[in-house]
Amino acid sequence: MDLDQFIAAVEILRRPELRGLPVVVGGDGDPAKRGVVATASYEARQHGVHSGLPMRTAARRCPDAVFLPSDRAAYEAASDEVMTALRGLGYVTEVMGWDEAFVAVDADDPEAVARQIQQHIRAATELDCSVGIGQNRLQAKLATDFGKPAGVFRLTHDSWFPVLGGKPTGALWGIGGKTERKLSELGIHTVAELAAADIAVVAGRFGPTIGPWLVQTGRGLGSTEVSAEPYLPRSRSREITFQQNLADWSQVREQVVLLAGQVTRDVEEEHRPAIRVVVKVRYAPFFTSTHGHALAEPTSDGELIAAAALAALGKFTDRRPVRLLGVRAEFADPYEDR
DNA sequence: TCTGGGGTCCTAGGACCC
DNA sequence: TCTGGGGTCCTAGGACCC
Repeated sequence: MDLDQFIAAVEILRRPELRGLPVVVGGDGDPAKRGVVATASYEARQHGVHSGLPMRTAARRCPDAVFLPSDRAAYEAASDEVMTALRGLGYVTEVMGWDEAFVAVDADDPEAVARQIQQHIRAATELDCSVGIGQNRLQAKLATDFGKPAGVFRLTHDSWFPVLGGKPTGALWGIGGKTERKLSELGIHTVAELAAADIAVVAGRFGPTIGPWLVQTGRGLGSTEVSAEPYLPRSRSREITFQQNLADWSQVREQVVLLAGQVTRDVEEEHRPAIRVVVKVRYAPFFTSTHGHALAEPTSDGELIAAAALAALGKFTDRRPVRLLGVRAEFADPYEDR
């Protein structure tokens, strides 16, 4: 299940006069500032505006669009409503972020179940979604894209190659631009070519885990497991891109302490202690580097987390102007004892 | 077109140990 | 005189996703 233009749809719900207009949500809503598009409505997409596009560029491509600030709390609340409704249908449900979930259903007529899901979510929240049906997670996930907007699409082992065989490898879930380019260097351009590739050759280039996984993915094979287990995060982080680069290192230290304070509140919410703190610095030329500091013992104490963040920051020797700072707290692996 | 924020998982290299 | 092979842990970076 994948909600259609989720963030834009939530904004349109609370401002119905926006329906049918190009709407762009991102940053603090000011397209003159640093920031990127979180979601664009379908009308804005027709002008070439899409997620990840700099807001400035979006304004140039679609000057008549309505620009809105990103309102995390509103999207979290709307997402909770959707997922609660979805779980109410009684299927095993695994939530994947704000706007997606896997639902495990073994049915003779999966399209009927898909339509049931759509109607149920629409009745509960007024939001539209697409439902992809597959014989595993990979197929179902890719099928949602073919169902958009508000539709249903089914992929199977039999239709995998007719539908996807000729598409570039980057169309697959888990293969991005970098991997697509590396595969091209091996002479592998399409999904069908990836499926037929020599696993040893691909493993030689991508390693013993990712190599075989890539070929399996090209074949449309993957996990069928859907877990309703409550999710335990591995880390919590906060980061900020400054409107003006920070040139003064004492200001950098100040900001790291502030971020550490926010992260501490997030850690306390988890009721699990942090074991490590990592600081991220993106310098003005858009080069990013990270350094970490292990905590002496697991803790949720703000003073100790801030001190660890400063210790991690101390490992940076480059004093170029800073564009972004981030602080991340890591938890112990929740499944280590299993 | 000057490129957010919040995450996850895998890999490679160095330290260290036997 | 400088050297094997196996294993684990930690750290930083890379890639991807929503």
